[in-house]
Amino acid sequence: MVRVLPDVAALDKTFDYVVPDGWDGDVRIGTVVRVSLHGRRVGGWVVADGVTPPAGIRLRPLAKVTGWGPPAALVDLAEWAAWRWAGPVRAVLRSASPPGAVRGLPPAPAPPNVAGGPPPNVAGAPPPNVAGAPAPPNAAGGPTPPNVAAAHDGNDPLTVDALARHRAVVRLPPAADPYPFALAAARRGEALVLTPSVEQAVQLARRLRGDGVPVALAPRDWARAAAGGSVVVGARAAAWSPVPDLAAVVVVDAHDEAYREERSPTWNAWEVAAERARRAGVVCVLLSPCPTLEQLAWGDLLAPSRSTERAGWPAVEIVDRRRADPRSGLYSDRVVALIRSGGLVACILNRKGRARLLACAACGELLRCEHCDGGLAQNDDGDGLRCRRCTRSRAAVCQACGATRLRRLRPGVTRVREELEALAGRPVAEVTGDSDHLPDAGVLVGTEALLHRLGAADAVVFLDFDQELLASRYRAAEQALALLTRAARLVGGRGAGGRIVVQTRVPGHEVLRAAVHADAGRLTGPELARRADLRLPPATALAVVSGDAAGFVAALGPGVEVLGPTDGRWLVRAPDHATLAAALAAAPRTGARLRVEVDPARE
DNA sequence: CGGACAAGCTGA
DNA sequence: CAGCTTGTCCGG
Repeated sequence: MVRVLPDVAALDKTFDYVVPDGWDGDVRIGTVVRVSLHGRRVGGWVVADGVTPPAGIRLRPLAKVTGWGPPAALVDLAEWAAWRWAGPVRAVLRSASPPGAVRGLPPAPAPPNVAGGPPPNVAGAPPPNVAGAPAPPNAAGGPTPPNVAAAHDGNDPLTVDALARHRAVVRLPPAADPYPFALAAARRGEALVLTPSVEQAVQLARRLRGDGVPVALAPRDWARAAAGGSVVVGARAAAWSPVPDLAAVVVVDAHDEAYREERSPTWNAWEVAAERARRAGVVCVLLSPCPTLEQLAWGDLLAPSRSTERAGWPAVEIVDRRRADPRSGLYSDRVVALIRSGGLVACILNRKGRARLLACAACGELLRCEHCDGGLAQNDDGDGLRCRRCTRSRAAVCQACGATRLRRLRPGVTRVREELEALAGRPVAEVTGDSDHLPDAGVLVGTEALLHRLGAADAVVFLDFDQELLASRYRAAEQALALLTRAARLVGGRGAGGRIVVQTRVPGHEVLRAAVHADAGRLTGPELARRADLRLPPATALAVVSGDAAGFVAALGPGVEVLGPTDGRWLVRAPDHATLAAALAAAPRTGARLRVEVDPARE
């Protein structure tokens, strides 16, 4: 008899079934099955076997074995994650299950470490072809760009040191190649290597295969991973990939927000992978130019030498705009000179459209919506105005004096492109998240999505960095530094000659000091103090609870603090995650709509 | 979730 | 009171 968790929304409950004769070999914990439940057939997972069902219930037999599912250890881990992030186990088990039915596993390849790798913890023969083939993780393949700092091989002291620990956080500068860590982990056996994006995983998998490592690319090669003998490489959900004999975990760019699952439960792949490594008793190495405070609290920080870290960052130039002539708008002399000088320049402004806020040029009144009083933005075609709150449109006329000449207080990317083109004297193209090809222009303007689209640039300009530095999200400072590291990837290390230019009215901000000095550690102390002072993570644990059923939080406590509701959202604060999870376990299990976001992305 | 069943509403 | 909607309950 087995216990089954049905894959049915709003039903976080298990039911017991009889395993029909002769099915025993195909049914184990994690197996994906179909069962009849209340007159219909639904999918689900076996979550326990050899169970004693409650008395007085006539058990039904399993209806069907769909195929392989997550191994028992991952079912257990899924239950932990569902508790830790206060969401349904079902959602986590979906992430841990193969994309389609897996009827059988392929034969396992020869163990990945037969290719002459050293035994664990011992620096042995140098691995083949490591230092010769570095590529940045975001390169679209092909030959090595010249602007990448020379990679250390898998026997670099930093790599050896990291792999010899239980929990290592390696502050790898932006231009450094993470590959040697992946290869060194692969030489230990079945390693799990996570990257923020699928493309990076594909790249890394290709390079590992080139070095003779058997690789399963998640989620496509789920069955191959489950068969064992392969290194598993993938993006966020690969944290749930089967790895039968886990030997090591490496998380590339562990600070990246892409590791956070957006749907509830909002698990984070680095934390899942780290817990997995802990349970398996193997090393977990987080790589990041800018580790988060949570990560620094979790593991041992290993930083390269000052000279190595400096070499892995480009020059970062701060343009102090505190005394700038307001008529110069977003364009300092420095930026104008740079865009005229040639080369590929990427200008970043995190504001879409033509203008996000307008004032009357005649009377100075802010343009507001007549219906809801919200601020008005200019439509992309330049004609009408649109309310940012209620999305109603109206003509571009001042509601106070009737004048039609308007001043743009917060120009957006579309308008900035026109202005930059006039200043640059050469074509300037706007790149948005949804334009599917990169325009062929020397100067590109876009939101930060441009940094994701572009492989390389000679310079990256942040036209208004203060909105990143001063954003109200509590992680704003870390996110701003992450933005600078992404820009650094495009322009390469110090030796490559590229640069980052940052326009700001807060030139002394720790984020900027950290980037200028190529030392993310300069942000850590002040930021940690700020978070502790405001009782924000990692000093506390937070969750945002919303939806029709969210009212239950009002009765929570003691031990947790409940704020709100504002806009139908409650903020729940606890001294630590165990307390938070225990409190949120009181959430109604079924029925009305409820969203629980532990470690909220915004706030 | 979605089916079953009960209680409530409506119109002839 | 049939026929339909709405609400509540429950699943092995």
